Amino acid sequence: MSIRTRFAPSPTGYLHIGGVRTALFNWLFAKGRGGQFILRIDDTDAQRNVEEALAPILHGLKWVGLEWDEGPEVGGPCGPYYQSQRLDRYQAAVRHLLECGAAYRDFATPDELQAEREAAQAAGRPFVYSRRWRAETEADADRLKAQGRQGVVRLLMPREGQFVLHDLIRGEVRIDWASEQDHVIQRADGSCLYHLATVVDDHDMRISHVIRAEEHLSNTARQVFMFERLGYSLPQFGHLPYVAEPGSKTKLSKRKLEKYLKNRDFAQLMEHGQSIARRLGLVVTADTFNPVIVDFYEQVGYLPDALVNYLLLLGWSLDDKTEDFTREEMLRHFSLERVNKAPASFDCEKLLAFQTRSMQRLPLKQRVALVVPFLRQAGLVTTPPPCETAPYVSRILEAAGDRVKVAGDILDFDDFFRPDSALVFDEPTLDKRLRKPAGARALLEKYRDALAQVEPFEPSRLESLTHSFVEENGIKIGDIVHAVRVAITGKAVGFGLFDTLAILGQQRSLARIARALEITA
RNA sequence: GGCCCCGUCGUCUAGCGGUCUAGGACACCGGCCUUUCACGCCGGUAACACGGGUUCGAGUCCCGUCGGGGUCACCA
Repeated sequence: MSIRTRFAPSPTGYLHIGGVRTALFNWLFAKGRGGQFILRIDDTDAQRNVEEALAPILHGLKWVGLEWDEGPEVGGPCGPYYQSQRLDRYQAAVRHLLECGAAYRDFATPDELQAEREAAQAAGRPFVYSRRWRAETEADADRLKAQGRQGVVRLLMPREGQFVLHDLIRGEVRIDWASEQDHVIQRADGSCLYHLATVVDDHDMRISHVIRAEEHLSNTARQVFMFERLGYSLPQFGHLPYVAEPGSKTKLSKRKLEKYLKNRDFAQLMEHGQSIARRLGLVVTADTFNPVIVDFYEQVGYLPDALVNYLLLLGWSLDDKTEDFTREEMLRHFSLERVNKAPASFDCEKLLAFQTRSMQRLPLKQRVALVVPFLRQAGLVTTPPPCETAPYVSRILEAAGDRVKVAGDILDFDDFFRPDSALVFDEPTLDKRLRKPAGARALLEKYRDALAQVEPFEPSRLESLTHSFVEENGIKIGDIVHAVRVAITGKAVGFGLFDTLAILGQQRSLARIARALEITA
């Protein structure tokens, strides 16, 4: 029998980082074993704009390269893949459950239920529904309906005994049937609830392995109960530990951004992202720009492979040393047996380390292609880019080395893309390197004159020129280098000065020095 | 609170009874390199939650305690 896994998000409008990891593990497990990965939409809640709320999720999955074999957009033999379109299947299942005595019609009102709950709590015992408004016969039902009551369908859960779940990740888990309430599976209006829908769909879609987050572990009893009473064969279950908050073991949540910002690394990540977003002119809100959401990383310029590699190691490992995996290697090595049981907290510093490495490994040409859209978005390069853009950016990227960790970091080197006359100077640095030190300006003038003679204008020539300049004038190299840097880039830090000069070229370098001298005069 | 799950450096983890005076990675600290920054190189600090067993021998098995988390909806 073929291995089939699924990822079943509900259309919430964003793709959670923990969700991607769940999807990744499902995808790896199925695709690494010649199986299928199915995407199903849990929209039993039937909200209005499913398509709109779904788009970011589909987009995010595609961005990280988790393509689905069956599901929205691609279809498949077990469709439809939207739960909102499968109501007839659920209703048939409810009928079956009712007929075989595994479910019953219940006419309790929410208030009555609440009263029972409170009474139980007051008495200090766990709440167990009395089944007082259960209709055992049609006559019962008619009588209760005549009182104006609305009927729902509940599962008739066993109140004794237990079952053993052979969880692929957690091993044997014993669960008392009675630990589950008589869960509602169908509302008075005929609509069905998630747990019923999942069971029916997992069966209809021939899901062989249900790999999902740990929070579903305690729901498994009622689902197993339905599988059995519906006469379906049971899939295998594997419950993943969830992705936890930075520096804690609590489940990572999109809504706790404020709290996470107190974590130094997380705050740094956010600040890094925001500074890029600002220069990109993006309108950011906590809803769209949040490191808990996958979209954040795309906007800032992370490589999807780096994110995936990091996420893979969050709860899974191959051995005691291997950290870098290509997609093929992941597929070959991934196994549920090596998934950890304890939650793993999200560490953005480590993610950045993976990102930095991925970026360095990326061929220069691809790095250029990655970075140009950011320059365009920031208005530093016209659309479409002139044909000399690629070689120019390529030289900058080469000289920048790993200073460009995420694509958006290219914006740190905006000075290369601004006209000489529009260069913005960092005032404190101007003071420190040009205005304050005695003779700094005169030295710079002298250096400029020497620069005007250099031919060809290349890093090695510039370097030897500088060294002899330093010697002739009896100064230290730092005395001239910093002044030149701020003059031609406007900044205190940047990459190698000779590379910078060469990239800018003789004319522009001289023009910038002239302007800096003018400004500081 | 009931039920369930989990517990090795700050973080991610290796460890499936002896080779563990516990290994790797990220972070951190110190040094080197150096025209700044980044990188790189060298070195360092740092963990088996606790208590009982079992065993010749326990990070590894069992029990308890403590701690952390999840879940208890006509949400998914």
